[in-house]
Amino acid sequence: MNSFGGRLNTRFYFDNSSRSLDSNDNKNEERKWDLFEFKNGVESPKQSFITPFYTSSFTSTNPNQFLDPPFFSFNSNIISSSGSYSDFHFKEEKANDTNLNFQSQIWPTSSSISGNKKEESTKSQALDWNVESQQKPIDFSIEISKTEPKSIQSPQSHSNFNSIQATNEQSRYQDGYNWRKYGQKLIKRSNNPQSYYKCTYPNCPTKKKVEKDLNGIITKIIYKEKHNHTMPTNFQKSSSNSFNNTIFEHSNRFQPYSECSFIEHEQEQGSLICESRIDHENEPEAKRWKLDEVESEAISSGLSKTLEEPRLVVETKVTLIYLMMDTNGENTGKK
DNA sequence: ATATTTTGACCGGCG
DNA sequence: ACGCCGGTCAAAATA
Repeated sequence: MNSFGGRLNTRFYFDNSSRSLDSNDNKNEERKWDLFEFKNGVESPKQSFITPFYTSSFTSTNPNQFLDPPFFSFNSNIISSSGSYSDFHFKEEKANDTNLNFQSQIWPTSSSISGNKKEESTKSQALDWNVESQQKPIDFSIEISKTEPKSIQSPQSHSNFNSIQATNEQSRYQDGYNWRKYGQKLIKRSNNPQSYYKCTYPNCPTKKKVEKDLNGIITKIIYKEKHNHTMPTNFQKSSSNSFNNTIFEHSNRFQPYSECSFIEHEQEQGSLICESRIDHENEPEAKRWKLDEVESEAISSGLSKTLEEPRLVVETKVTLIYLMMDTNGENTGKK
């Protein structure tokens, strides 16, 4: 099994529509959405992210706050006290017609994804963050699988059962919150299906859109509005060791490769800010949600703070960048 | 029985 | 006024 042949190709947007922006200002236009884009890199090698992300240098016992807006909260169980991956799950379960398993599992490059999706996903489920994988970069691939999460356990992942089980238990929370799908549309612009989710918490206005490409790979996630509640308790429990703290703890430990194709902001108190470039094709859609939310607050208080506190932006974005993997053989993350 | 997903219909903004 | 398109609704299906 080619264990490290893929690249993540997902964009994460945060609806920053509350910002006062001049639509004629390109820079501002871009900033309407906080975008984190994971590219397969096939079509846009510029956006392939090369990161020296190594198990030994990343520590988190927080499995779920990673992608919570503004810190996404994939189910990521990273344990590095021993310098090895215990598990690292990106899972978005039961989204749409398939289970979107955000797992750091093996995923072929997009060129090889076509074909029997189920078979490929089954293969990919055999990921094992075992000793052999320790010296390889994490592959932040996304698996789209029709297989039930409970069947994900692979014989090889003997050392990861706990985290897998934990992941399953938390499958409903994905990014820490509960979502209910309320619609799906085929978006003409991109010809991709787009799913619409609402936070299931009573009166919570938060929504998110998840767009997938033809291979079922999530290409974009847009959050709208902010949660008016805290993260579900049982989720918080497992996330007690705040990933935010992790971010601050570890973001300075890594240096992105020079190949980093993000827009690097020159200022920000000497810190590196990497932003992925925003395709113009995405702007109309972003605009649309923005227009709906002129009066709304940003997607989360965290994000609002982010906007007001450049340092936070720096730390967050830089850290996320480390999680964007280029799995080219020659770029194994070694500096 | 309940919660969630699916999916066609509907609505409203925009050109 | 019309059609297109994205977003939402809601009944049915499914888990």
